[in-house]
Amino acid sequence: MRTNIRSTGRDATFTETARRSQIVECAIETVCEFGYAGASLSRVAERAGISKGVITYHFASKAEILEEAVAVVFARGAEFAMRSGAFTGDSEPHDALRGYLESNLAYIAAHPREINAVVEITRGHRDADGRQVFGTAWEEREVLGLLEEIFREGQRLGHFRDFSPRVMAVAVRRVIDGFSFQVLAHPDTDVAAYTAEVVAMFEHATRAGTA
Amino acid sequence: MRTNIRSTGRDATFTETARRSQIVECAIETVCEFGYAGASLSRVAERAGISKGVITYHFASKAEILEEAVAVVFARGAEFAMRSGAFTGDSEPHDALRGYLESNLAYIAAHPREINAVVEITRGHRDADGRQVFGTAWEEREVLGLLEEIFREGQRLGHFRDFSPRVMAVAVRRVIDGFSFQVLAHPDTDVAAYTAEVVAMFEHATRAGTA
Amino acid sequence: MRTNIRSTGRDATFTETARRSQIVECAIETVCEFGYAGASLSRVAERAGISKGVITYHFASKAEILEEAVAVVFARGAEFAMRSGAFTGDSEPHDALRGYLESNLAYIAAHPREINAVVEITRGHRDADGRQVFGTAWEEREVLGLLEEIFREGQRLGHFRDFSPRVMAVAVRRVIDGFSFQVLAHPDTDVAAYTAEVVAMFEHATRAGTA
Amino acid sequence: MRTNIRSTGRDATFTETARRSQIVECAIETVCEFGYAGASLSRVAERAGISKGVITYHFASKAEILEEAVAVVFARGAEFAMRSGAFTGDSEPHDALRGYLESNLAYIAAHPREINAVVEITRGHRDADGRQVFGTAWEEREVLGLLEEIFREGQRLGHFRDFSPRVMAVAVRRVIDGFSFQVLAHPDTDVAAYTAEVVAMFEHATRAGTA
DNA sequence: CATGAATGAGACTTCATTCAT
DNA sequence: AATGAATGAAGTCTCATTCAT
Repeated sequence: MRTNIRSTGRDATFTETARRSQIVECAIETVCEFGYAGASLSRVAERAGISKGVITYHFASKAEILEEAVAVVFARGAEFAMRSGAFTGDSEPHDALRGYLESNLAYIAAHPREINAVVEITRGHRDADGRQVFGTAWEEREVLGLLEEIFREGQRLGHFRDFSPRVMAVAVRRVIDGFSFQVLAHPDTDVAAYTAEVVAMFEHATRAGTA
Repeated sequence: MRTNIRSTGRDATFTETARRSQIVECAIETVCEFGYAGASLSRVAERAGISKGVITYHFASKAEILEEAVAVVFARGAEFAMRSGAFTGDSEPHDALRGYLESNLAYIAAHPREINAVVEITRGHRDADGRQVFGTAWEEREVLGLLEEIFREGQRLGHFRDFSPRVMAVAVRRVIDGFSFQVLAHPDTDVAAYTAEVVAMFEHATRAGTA
Repeated sequence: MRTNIRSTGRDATFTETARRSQIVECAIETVCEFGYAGASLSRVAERAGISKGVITYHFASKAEILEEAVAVVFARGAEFAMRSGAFTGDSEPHDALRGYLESNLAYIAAHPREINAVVEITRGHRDADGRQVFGTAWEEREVLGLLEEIFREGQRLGHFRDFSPRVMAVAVRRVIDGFSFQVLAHPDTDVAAYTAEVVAMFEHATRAGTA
Repeated sequence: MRTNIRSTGRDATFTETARRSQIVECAIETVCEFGYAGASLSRVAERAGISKGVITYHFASKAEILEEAVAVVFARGAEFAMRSGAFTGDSEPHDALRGYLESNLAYIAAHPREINAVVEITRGHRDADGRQVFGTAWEEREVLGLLEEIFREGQRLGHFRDFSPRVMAVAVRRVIDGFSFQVLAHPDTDVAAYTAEVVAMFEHATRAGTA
């Protein structure tokens, strides 16, 4: 995804890209440390060791930074999932669910601060009218769809019991999203054990033939 | 619980109690509408139809209002659970879990705005040093303990399979906390059906003897 | 000096007098502790253990309290000087100066907090236009006159050398006023020794026949 | 003395230096006119013809402005004393004392408003805990030391009589500090005459061989 | 006589944004 | 490409004063 700057039509230069990236990373760190409400551009600039002017030169607004941060982290998570081979596309549904959980939790364990920041941003960020930018509609569109698809396929094949794919998808996402708090609060968390617990929980919760 | 005002030792008057209550309610509404970061005292005062000065007359700080809001909603939720007879104390663990889920979800369905506000506050509120006031330590102490106790008892009796009570407790809380978003985003949600889904999910997730 | 309250024409009752007195004393203490700028009516009320309303019931304004505080402390100091027999009216000038210094310093040593408060008030208190209420004109009228009189008499008798009575009077007052800082900062100050030093200083400074 | 801005390590620019200087000067004027308690940032900004935001852009806090004002005036006074050749280092003590008095009073006569402001600030300024920032300890360290040194040397040489250097030093400072009031209240004061009076006073007060 | 309640002005400070260089 | 400078709105909070009870 090439980013055009300030609608001049030209492509971003190397410096431009590097600066934007640096600012986004510092914004992520700042949100993680001070929370959404405490993440001012001053603090971001201070962390980056640059002046506030640099930020507003490269970004039209604070919102643009936060929204890019969310996009960047999502892209990284997706790439991580891809590389980890979690999704081969035609996986058996139980495997797909396990893969989804494992790759998500593994990514969070490796990058808890950026996930925490994204959770803060998606919860806290609002437009001028006070409406959440990353609200329920956004989550249903961007996040829950894939999970629901897995569940529906599993039910079609009879591997999963009959439950609401939407409700189960929401539950999975809530549990995954909360993992960053766990890792940040308890850095010595046994990730493998925690992951096994979560996988077992949802396998029991979804498996057919036991009702 | 009598509230003494401003360490004068004097008991709160009727007006005092009513005003504090009104302000807390308006703060809850404002947080729900504008989020933690957008809930300024100006907006709270505006909603209450009073001047900003009234707020600072009755509360020493904004933090005091938010913390009282959390306490008030928790107290209401606990009273609701008590009245609904969800906990008879010696319930069979499966029943205790179901009761916990049902009373929590029922309360949220009836009061989604205040629960949403509390979730916002507990996530967003920080002290002067930037540390979360209602952080992980608070949650483990105030919220997760009861659930873990239920799970441990169920495991001791052999009704629950062998899983981490902590991980399961966290999962339950995340799912419950997220329900306010669902109700607010989709006011026509079939609460009974949603509750049944969640209960079934955790019954399958916890039940012994099927692995 | 009887004080009529709120121009009702009637005399102050016992309660009235006691309350005013209590408030003035608390105001003095508060000014001493927090300085002129930090002495709010809230803090005065808090120290007195009463509500702010009581204060504004008994005094028309904050200024009235401060001005009464100054008057009260001056009256006490004058009474102290009288009782200590410092001024017999027809004292020899050197004795009069010594008596003035000794009684002033003795009073300050015994009541450093109220003197400190008065110094704060006379320095800091201004009317609505920003003009000092206890400015230079006030000081010349209320404070310096007596000293100048002593000096002029001493010069007439030839006991004092020829110097400016005004300049010497100002010097004496500055040194006296500053003594409260000394006593408060070093409570173990040897008052007798300090007083002897000051008396000697001004005796040398004023004495005739040695130039 | 280069001033680094906001710990970015960057040196102050010309504009920065000029603005800080302008703001400090306006603060001094405002304190002189309205007193410590009446010197709000609004009034400082108004006098400077700038917005309040400019002030907080260049200074981290109001305290920083006031403390810089004190430092600036002290530095100017010291430079003035140096240039006036008051201190040749090896002066005879009587000359040193006279030089100290003359240079101080001359500076005050030339800049009574800034001295008055500094006296206001040193008396009134307190930290968050209510403690004086420029309290007795500060004065003993920064101000009285030099005078005491002169007195001790004079006593060692037998030029001064036996008195407490500390008490005499305090007296000298009080008299000097009070001169700004005199000049402001009576702009037509004959400075040379007043200075001669003060010099004579302390020469008589300190001279040996007449007790 | 007392006071709880309310108010509105104004305090200091933080902030996102704009702009000239 | 960068940034120092400036702004004005809005933030929380303190304060002296007024008023009904």
